[in-house]
Amino acid sequence: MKRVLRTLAGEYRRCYINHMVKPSSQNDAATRDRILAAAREIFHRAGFDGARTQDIADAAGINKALLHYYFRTKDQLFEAVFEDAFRTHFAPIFEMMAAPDTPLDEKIRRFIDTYIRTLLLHPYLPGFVIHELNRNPQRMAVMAMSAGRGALTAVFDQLRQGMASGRYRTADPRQLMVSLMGMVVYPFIARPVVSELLHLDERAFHDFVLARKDEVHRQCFAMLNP
Amino acid sequence: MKRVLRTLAGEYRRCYINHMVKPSSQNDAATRDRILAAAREIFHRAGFDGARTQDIADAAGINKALLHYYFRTKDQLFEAVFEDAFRTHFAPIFEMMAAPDTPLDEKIRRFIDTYIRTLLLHPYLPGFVIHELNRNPQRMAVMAMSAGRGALTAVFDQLRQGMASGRYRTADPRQLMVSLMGMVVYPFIARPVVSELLHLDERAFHDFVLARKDEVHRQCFAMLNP
DNA sequence: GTCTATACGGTGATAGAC
DNA sequence: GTCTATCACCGTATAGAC
Repeated sequence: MKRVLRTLAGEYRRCYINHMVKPSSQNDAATRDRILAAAREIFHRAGFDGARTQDIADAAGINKALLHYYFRTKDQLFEAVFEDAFRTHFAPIFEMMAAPDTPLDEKIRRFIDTYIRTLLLHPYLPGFVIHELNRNPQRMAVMAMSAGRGALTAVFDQLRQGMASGRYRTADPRQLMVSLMGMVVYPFIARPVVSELLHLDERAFHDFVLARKDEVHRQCFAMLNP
Repeated sequence: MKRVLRTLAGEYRRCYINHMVKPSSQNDAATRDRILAAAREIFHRAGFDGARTQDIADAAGINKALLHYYFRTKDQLFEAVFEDAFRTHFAPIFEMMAAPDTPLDEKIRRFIDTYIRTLLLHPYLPGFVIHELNRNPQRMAVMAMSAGRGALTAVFDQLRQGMASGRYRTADPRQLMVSLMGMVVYPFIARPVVSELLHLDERAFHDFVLARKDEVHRQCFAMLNP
């Protein structure tokens, strides 16, 4: 409880300054974030349809009424969770990929490393995003604009340059990029399949995915070899 | 309506023979299959939690009561749909991979081709299976036993042989297999992401994935090159 | 086998006291 | 801000007529 409160101190100060007037109670922003954290947990696991506001309230240690006090509807609470997830976890990766002066080798290494580290910390994240995007595909339009666009053009340019100079095999950059994303994300999305088929318990899965970082990098550059 | 009835003629006869006695009405098995087909459609799109039995009944052209007459509960109807999906679409692929005398090159080519053709016909299938397996991971245990086990050991043996003989680069066969599955399945699971990021409408996505068959095959064997 | 009508529980949301 | 109590609705499931 106290721990959560402390980690959210920065967020709390921001809200405090924004409101300026009437900090009435000493923990309004903190409870808001407690609710948000609980909602994240539940929504990630169960999806929008499977999540119950009662469960979220329980996990946050408050009741449904208070939940509706902070976020008017379940929809709005979900919206907050979804956008937060995208901005926090995916946008930074896209931004890194968009940097024009970082060499491609470095970008791919960082992409794999950051992505896998993120997904190890938030196992339900990719399945959640995927499922909700399928339920509401036009949501993706906004996300794509905000981040992905610059990343792709930058990487595609670097790939085409490398192909022109003969360093890389000539191929459709889109196909290469989709393969890379699939190789990184798939074990997390399809974790029950992978774990069961390969007999991996939690610990073994963790090690398997860590070992995967180097292996995917090798596989990826093997694909690029002329 | 009539068309659906005709395509299910084989299934109908099977059930007819099983019951043997009392074919009472002339379309009991047919309506059962109509319900099943409608349930498939709805469940695949919306998942268990998002699906409404009312919508399934509407799509099947009957009412909820009749639905409960054939399948006692929503759960049991779902169970039928899920197992059917697995057996129809995934089990054959696994069986093909388990054949001990087919050379690996051929297996991989068929794997990619069959998988992508299947997913083009049933776009919601992988997302559905993945989401439901995450909701209930122990379900995977049964599926793995029934099919996947033999396929994996066979392919892993062939990979290890190729590595020992120097034809393939030495690497963890599990990592290679997971990458292959990811490359094939990812664009379907994450279709909204891919479509939006690459500006693909329905037709363009179709072409992109078709072109992917050869490209993934090339990428895969590039990964295996010593 | 198929329908109409209804029971029943659960869920999101609101009212109002403190 | 936070709580208790309550509402209106919706979704699954059943009863019973034909």
